[in-house]
Amino acid sequence: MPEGAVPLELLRTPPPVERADAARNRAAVLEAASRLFAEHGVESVSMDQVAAAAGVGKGTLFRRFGDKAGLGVALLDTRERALQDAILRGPAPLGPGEAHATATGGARLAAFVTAYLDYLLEHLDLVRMSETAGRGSRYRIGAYRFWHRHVALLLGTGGRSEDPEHDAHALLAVLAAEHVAALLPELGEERIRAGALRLAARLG
Amino acid sequence: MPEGAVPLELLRTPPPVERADAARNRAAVLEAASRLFAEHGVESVSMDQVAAAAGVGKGTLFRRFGDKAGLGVALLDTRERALQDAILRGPAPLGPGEAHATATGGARLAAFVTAYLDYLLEHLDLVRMSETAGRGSRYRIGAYRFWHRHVALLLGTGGRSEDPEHDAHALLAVLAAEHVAALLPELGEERIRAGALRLAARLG
DNA sequence: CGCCGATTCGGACTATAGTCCGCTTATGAC
DNA sequence: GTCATAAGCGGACTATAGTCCGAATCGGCG
Repeated sequence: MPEGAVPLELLRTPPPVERADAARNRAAVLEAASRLFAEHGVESVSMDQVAAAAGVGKGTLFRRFGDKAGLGVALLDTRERALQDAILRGPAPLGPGEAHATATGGARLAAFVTAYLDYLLEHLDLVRMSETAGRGSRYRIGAYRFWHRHVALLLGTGGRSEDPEHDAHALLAVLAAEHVAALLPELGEERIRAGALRLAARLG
Repeated sequence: MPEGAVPLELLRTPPPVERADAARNRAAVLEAASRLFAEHGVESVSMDQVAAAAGVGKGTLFRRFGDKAGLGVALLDTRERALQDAILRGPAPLGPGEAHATATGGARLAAFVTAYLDYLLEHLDLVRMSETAGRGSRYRIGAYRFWHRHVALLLGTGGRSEDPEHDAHALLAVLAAEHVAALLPELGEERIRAGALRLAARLG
């Protein structure tokens, strides 16, 4: 399309910033959800309750966060980004570290499993909510793709895995919130941690 | 409680057999559900539709099968029992085989993974439905306990696993319907099968 | 055959996730 | 300050899983 044909009003760049009322509501929702979840448990708080407590309508809530899983992701956002950042840019063994002192793939993988389980066990209900709302939502959210790529890369450079893509999925399956939540009362935290680390060692 | 103290009417053994109308409705529901699921896909058939097609009320449907997962389990019952039977009493390597010609634990584990994936891929949507309805339903249904016990036993006799209970859960995590369904479009059936078999070999 | 209690039936009811669309309001232009 | 427009709002609406309880039915017994 020649530029001259574009109507003038379409050239005015739309404001890329969130409108002030939208920002206020966003913050109100996150704060209300955080409080209600902490107070009554993630499971027993409905989206209606969150909307009411935040003083917004249901429509606003859902347009903003998509669904319950999206609200969970938004609440986890800060913590999750911190972990991703530590992996991408932090010190070894979790991150790549200095160029002259990089950790081995095995050590990085073990560090990832440990750090991820720290994160998961600290926010188990919330992660579970964000992973189990809707068919296959766990595998679609961006975070899963990030963890998968990271693990597959580590498994690939190690060279022992015949199919790093698959084996990364297999390791992550053991770290699924639903899986860990089910095993927790039966095995306890320590056996889960030890088991996941052994699996990582065998795969890497 | 002394037997003499039991009121007479409590001694009359209640009819342990299903009433004729109940049996008729049970069959009608299973047949209607089977047909509707095959025709429109498990996902897009509601319990209302099943009840209507079977000519029974919703109450009947839910009292009989508990929830949607229970209906799925009932539909899978025959096929699932056949697999369990082959494992408990069938020929080697899937079953224990003759006393003089038993398969090794590793061979039995591989045979289980293959047979289970045959079963799973043949009924993926139905198994998925029975595993994903409600929190942790996968880990509570009897079948999961059966597979877990079997795998843990095989891993335990092999002697290489440090925690057969945990490692059995780990192997089964890779065989979860949700997991396989998510990986299928990405990796395809063959890589999933090969990956699961490699994992079994590494754990056993 | 006709009675009676236990069992089963079935649809109205609740709870909750998620959608839709007419109304309101913030914001940038003049 | 006023205006136009697009973004945002919010509550009524739908769809669906699952519950409840009065009504209907079955089947053994006299």
